[in-house]
Amino acid sequence: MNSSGSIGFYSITDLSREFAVTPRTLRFYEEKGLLNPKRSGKNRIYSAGDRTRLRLILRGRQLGLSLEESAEVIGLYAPGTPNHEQLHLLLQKIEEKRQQLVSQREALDAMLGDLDRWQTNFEAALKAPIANHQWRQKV
Amino acid sequence: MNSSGSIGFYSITDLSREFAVTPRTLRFYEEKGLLNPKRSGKNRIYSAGDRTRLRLILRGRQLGLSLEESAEVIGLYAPGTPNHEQLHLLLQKIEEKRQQLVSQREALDAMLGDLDRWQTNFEAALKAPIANHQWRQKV
DNA sequence: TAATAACTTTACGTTAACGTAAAGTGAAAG
DNA sequence: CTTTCACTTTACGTTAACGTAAAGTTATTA
Repeated sequence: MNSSGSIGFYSITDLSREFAVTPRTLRFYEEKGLLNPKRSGKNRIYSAGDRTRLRLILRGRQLGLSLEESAEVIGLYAPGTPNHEQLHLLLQKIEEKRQQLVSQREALDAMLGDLDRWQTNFEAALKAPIANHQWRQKV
Repeated sequence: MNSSGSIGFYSITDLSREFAVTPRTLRFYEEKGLLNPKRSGKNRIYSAGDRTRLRLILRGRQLGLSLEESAEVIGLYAPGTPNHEQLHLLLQKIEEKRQQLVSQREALDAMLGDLDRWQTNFEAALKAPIANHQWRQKV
């Protein structure tokens, strides 16, 4: 269902609501060549294909792809006749991002490690104040 | 070992080399209050503590923290007397980022899923051209 | 002494991904 | 007819995290 009534087609606000982005974002993506909806007069009419493309763009965004990267990758889905170079490119991008995730998880683990060490030291310090005091007594 | 000879202290290029960032980056972090090295005349002298802070900043960066977020979190390690609010903040940030990682991995999986489906369809289409041709023959 | 080298400060430039304001159009509803 | 909506185009603004150039200061080295 959409505001225009005809199924399989969407207005700019239809899509912006469904995907929780602003109309400006959709126009921007179009400006960058990532989308090109048909027109009804001046108004944009998005097809199911446009909608799919948008989904992919946003998926890329979620992954940390730049719009330019998404543009490359999405070329794959669009023409209906994908080629091997594009497939290779996509696989490459995916692997790249996979590595980034791994790297980020390592950073996260490292921080958690730091935190653990710091925390145990802190707790140890809290648990042994009297002992410290005693040792310092004769000094 | 460092270029200044004295151990435990580092010049700006020492650190920039060790962590593979530009001197500009270190000055920028200082400008933003994330570092404050001592001076020898006009020249910056980084201590082991500064070095640790830098490591943490870069770790945050790797995680996708903004410098402002890192600044908050790092306040924790610095004063030597961490408090509970800060600890809570850090744990919160960590959890936030962990969720981001999960979300990104999901996006990655989704793309891989798309790819798989697309690929099998494509291969199926390649394997059955004759059948298609036959079906279309009488049309 | 002169030439590097390694710094410094000041300050304007850059990029991505939109935000936001201004001014206008076309259709439908009251 | 006029108000209201939903939409349009044009265009300047914003933020983060530095890049980069300019011009100057010290310390070492030839």
